[in-house]
Amino acid sequence: MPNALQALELENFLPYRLSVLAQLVSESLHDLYAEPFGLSVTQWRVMAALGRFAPLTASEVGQRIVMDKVAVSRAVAGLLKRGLVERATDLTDRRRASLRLSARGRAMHARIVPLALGYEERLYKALGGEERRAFDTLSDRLFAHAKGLRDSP
Amino acid sequence: MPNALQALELENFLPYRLSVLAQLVSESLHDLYAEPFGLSVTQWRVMAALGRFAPLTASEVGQRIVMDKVAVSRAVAGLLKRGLVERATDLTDRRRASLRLSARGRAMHARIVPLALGYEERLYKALGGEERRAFDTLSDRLFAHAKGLRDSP
DNA sequence: ATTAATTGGTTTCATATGTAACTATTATGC
DNA sequence: GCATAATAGTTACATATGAAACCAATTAAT
Repeated sequence: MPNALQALELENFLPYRLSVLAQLVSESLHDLYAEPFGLSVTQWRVMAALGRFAPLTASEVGQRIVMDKVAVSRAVAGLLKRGLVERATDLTDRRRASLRLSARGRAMHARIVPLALGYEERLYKALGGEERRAFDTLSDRLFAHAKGLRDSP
Repeated sequence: MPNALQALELENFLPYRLSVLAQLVSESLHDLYAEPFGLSVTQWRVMAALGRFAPLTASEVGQRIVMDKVAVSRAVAGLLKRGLVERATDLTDRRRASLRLSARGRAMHARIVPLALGYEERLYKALGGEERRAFDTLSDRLFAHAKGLRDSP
């Protein structure tokens, strides 16, 4: 039996829905720290990575937060200029440099983290405890599967 | 009792995870139609909207696919130049113009839809039937809730 | 050792996107 | 009816992003 007539209903199309949801959430969160702290999304992500995993090289940051090296480089340049991160060249391999938050950076980080977690908490209020776990599990599975699809065929 | 020490684990942080998942899925899908048909994501979305909801004005397109009018205008300009959509000025209100796919546009649309649905189907293979419905429901709830959070405080 | 290949990171260029200003047309207030 | 406001859509400018070229340092190959 041949395929039935296929119709694409954008509003029910999974890739589209994921995109719209992620964009809405990302913008809402950005609104919380953009104005008071003057950070872009990428800059904040770099700070979050450094705040959590002590010294990292730029490429390690990129791996952690799934961001290509050009984006990391630019975000770090901005953060260095504002004195929010510090860079120290690795003496054994002078191509790489380890990055960490400065005192100012740590102070800012400490103020943003509660905002971010608070927003996440409010967002999760849409779901019950059981549902949160379910959503997390399912979205993880989707992610892993999507990665598999991209790498193989 | 005061808050426990808060730590932000980016890799478990819902807004971040949504963003990474949506980006991966969106890029994977784009890879399917970008090269053969030379469409951007926004152009394809406009075509999908027009393919489904016969004649629409530019702002109606924008409402359907959650895209601001500038983005719609630019996508439509590109599609008009390639003869994939047709525009007709509304005679009763000459500010607006209704848009529809041209014959070429419909042909292209008909070739892309199965690619898109096929990808969605492969992606959904990560989940069982029950789980798909659960994920759809939960993500809908998240979306509605996120919209509420943004509109009020 | 000397050349070639790799890696970490930055810069350049071309394109995409968002905000605000602008044009044209229609609707509203008085 | 005329000034004002509102709406549909485009254009302009400034910023963001991605791909590729590039530089510097290290590693591998002969």
